[in-house]
Amino acid sequence: MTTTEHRVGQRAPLTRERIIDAALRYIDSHGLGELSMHKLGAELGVKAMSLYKHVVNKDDLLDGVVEQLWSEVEDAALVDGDWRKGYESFAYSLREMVHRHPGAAFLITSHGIMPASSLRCIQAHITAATDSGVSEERAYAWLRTITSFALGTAFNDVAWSSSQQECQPNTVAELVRPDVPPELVAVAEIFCGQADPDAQFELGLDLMLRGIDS
Amino acid sequence: MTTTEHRVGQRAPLTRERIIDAALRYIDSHGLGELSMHKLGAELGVKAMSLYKHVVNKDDLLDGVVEQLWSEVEDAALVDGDWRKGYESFAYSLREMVHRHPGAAFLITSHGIMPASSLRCIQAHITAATDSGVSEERAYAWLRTITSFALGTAFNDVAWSSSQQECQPNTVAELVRPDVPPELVAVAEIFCGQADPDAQFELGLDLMLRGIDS
DNA sequence: CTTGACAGCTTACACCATAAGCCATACGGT
DNA sequence: ACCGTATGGCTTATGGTGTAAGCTGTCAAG
Repeated sequence: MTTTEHRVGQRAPLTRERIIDAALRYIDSHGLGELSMHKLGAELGVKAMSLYKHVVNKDDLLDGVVEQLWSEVEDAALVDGDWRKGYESFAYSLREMVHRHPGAAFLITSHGIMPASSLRCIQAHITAATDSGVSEERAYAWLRTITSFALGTAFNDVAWSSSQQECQPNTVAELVRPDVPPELVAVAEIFCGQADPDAQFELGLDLMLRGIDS
Repeated sequence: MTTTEHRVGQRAPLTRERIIDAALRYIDSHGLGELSMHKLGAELGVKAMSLYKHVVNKDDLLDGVVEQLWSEVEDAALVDGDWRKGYESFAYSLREMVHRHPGAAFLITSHGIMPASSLRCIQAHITAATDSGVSEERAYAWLRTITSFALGTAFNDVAWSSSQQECQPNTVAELVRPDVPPELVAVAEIFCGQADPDAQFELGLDLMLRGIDS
């Protein structure tokens, strides 16, 4: 047993990291709206106020979650090789992250923070492009466009496939008010139905990348 | 004075519509997180519980806000003429709506509801396309792609230009933790800076529309 | 004048984030 | 071996939140 272990055999000591992990897990399975310091504490076998010894407040906790999300993206997106491949893999890993964390992913755009991991990730792809002779301005513009597209489509997938909380089947019927006429419900069925969103994404992304080349 | 007026000279009577309008205005100027039934009631010169005579609960209120947002989009997006123009104007009016209501717009994807106005709008554009010989499958796929792109880029603009609450100047310094190295802050400056997002949007959109034609 | 509908109010409850301060343990310096 | 100090978790308390339940006063129709 190391010297840092407290009371061997009891619960592991709290850590900022452990708290953030637990928060992300909780959001994934119960939805962002269900997360509270009390419940999160309970999840970790601890009272709510104990969390504040490791996290300045709930906002800070969510900052940590965003950081975590970005670092997952950073890990997954490869940069070596053609910068176009890099951009593409960046888009894919963003998309996969959103699908992996439907409840939490919204925080990435709504929480107004750019953690170091995100910036490192962006910087890597940008330099890959500029090293290949792309102007810095274009490198940024294209990356921004692709990022927006990737996030936009992924959020769309997620919004309709599960009502942002919980993880029920979620039929289209739950998306429309009971009084909308049936022909409009049919529109919703098709527009929001899972008509192969992956193919959809590939199509759009390919479209943009080809546009860049031309 | 009409027969529906109560106590002339006092405040106008509450209405679902008036409440929703006030809520949207409140969110626009104070941020979504600041909205509460109590404050909204105060804004209307009324106690919180009075709102529940016109709105089943807060969720229903937010549904109403989403409905309002979509109806603004519906009003602005024109459908007659070339369906491509229709798609384009749809994208533009979505974008403008998001910029007009930075705090509330998130609800459109996160609140899991498709009001009749949204479906009417979608249907109109789809039939414009299919009437011109586009297959229904492609009409939907392209509209979905463009919608995602428009929302994705607009959310991006909004996320960095004002920290989703409040309406301060918001320098990039507020987006990054104080401990990130300066060269990464520079990346944030460029990536999140307002490097003409309109041009950015036009570029991406044009890119997709041209891709559709080819 | 009575009656009923309805708009707004009051009260009440469970839950939330979090400020302030308590207590026991663990560790570093002597 | 001791002691001071830092630390991690706990308790208690405050003000804000959504909303259930029920009251009151005003209006319009009978």
